[in-house]
Amino acid sequence: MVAMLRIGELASYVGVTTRTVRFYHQQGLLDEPQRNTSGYRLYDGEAVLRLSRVVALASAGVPLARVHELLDASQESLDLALAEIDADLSNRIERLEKDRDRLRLLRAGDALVLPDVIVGLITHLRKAGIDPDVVDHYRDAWVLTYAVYRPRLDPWLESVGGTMLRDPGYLALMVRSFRAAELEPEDPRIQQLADDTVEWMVNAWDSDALEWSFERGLDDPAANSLLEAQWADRPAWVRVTELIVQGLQERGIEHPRP
Amino acid sequence: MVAMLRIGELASYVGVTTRTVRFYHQQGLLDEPQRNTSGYRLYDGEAVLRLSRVVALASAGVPLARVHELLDASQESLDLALAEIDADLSNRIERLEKDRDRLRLLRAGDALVLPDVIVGLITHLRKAGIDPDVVDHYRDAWVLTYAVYRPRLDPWLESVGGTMLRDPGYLALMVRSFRAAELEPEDPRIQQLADDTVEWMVNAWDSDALEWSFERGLDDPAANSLLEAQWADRPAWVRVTELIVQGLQERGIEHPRP
DNA sequence: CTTGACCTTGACGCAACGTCAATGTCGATC
DNA sequence: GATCGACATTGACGTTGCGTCAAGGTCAAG
Repeated sequence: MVAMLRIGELASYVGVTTRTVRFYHQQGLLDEPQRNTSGYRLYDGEAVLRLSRVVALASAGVPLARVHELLDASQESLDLALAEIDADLSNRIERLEKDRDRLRLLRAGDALVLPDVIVGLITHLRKAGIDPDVVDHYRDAWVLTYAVYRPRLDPWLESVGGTMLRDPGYLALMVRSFRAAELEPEDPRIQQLADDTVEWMVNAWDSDALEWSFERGLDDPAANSLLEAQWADRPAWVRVTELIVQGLQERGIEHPRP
Repeated sequence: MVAMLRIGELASYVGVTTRTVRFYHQQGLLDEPQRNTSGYRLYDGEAVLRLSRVVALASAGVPLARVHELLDASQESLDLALAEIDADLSNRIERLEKDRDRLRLLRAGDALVLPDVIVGLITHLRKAGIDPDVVDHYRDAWVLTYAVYRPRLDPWLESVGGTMLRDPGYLALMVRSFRAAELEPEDPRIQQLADDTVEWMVNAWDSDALEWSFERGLDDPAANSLLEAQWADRPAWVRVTELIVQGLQERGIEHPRP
């Protein structure tokens, strides 16, 4: 034979390491070629083609076992499989693009696990200057709640949550509630907040949407107790809740959630 | 505590397996949470957030060791690293798209390792109806030649190869040469082919481009012997080569390559 | 005749889990 | 209250696709 390639030349030409070539021999993906008198492997053009086919498939993420099948199978089944692999590559590209989006969210922080509506609310609270630690704590409570009650919360968030968050009155009340955390329970602003909250609730109560939300979404005792545990260590919040319940009862309403 | 997640709930919520979560504990990526009286792990919202951050990074291909560093490092270095990872993801997307292109080439067959010019020539031969096995053999010879002499061949192929392949006369001669493989050495068409080839060469000889090609490209003895080994088993080809060399000598030209 | 760059086989190492084994728990149903 | 199926526990070995020594042999060049 005239000019044959040694393993290092073959490997570097196709763009892999000699270890890879030997491994492919061991796996039966490449036939063992001739040897020269001192045992060196000597490759011809066919080997280059075979190897570059193997590498093309392997670098596309096809498991070597399947590469084996494919290259030794018929042309049609290869064509079929190639179409499939092509589709799989497109899938993986899409997934990588999603990963990229998620990483950009990771920079933003909260959005990894929470629905847009809640992220919007939390963002609003942050922008309003609420103590970041408090907002983080509130967010964690939502994360857990959402993890547990997602199926029940999703429809509610889609239909009602969005409209509540677009209601400036509701947002203002939320901000005032969070600020109240730093007040004394006896502060007159606590009473004012409670009164305004009751006002807002009574108005909102009329709408079918809010009715629905109390029936189907927030009326879940487990979800409520979970979120309430959040308030328990802030005396001013406990006081607000009491005053609200009291105010509602004075108007003949029984529901306990602000 | 109110509602806590067990490991299976946590895992399915974030979209991984319980094995993965336990593995992350073992690697120190996640703190071991509280246990209930029977030893079950119980997770809170913070754990959900931490895990989903780990998963976001890991699924983006960040090695777990780096995930560890990143999440326990400062916000700035995280931001920096995220930008880097983002860029890396874009790279990987590009590479996958290239893999996809290469797979589509794999269907076409030859184009994996050969330059466009040669692929064009081979395609032309196939279309002209030359015996597929012969063309395959010819292609293999080119693969090996190209693997060995690529640096010397590339400039030649770029400058001269293209124009030769756009010359219908050259292409026609190539096709006739290949068909000659099946003829007897004494067939008069052999003599005719040799004469026409000499004619074409003498004409082409005038151009600087072909001069250059003989000086720099095809005049390599190793490359020539390699390609010639190709012809040796076809008596008609051997005869054609003899006749061409003879014809050239009659015109006072010494070069031996058709 | 010595370098230094190749080649040989063999064996262990690595990430990131999957998978099995052997056992304990929990909530629901008979 | 016995049982059943779905969950949980730790531990250990298996998998994929090579990388990376180790302990040599080969070969062209200086």
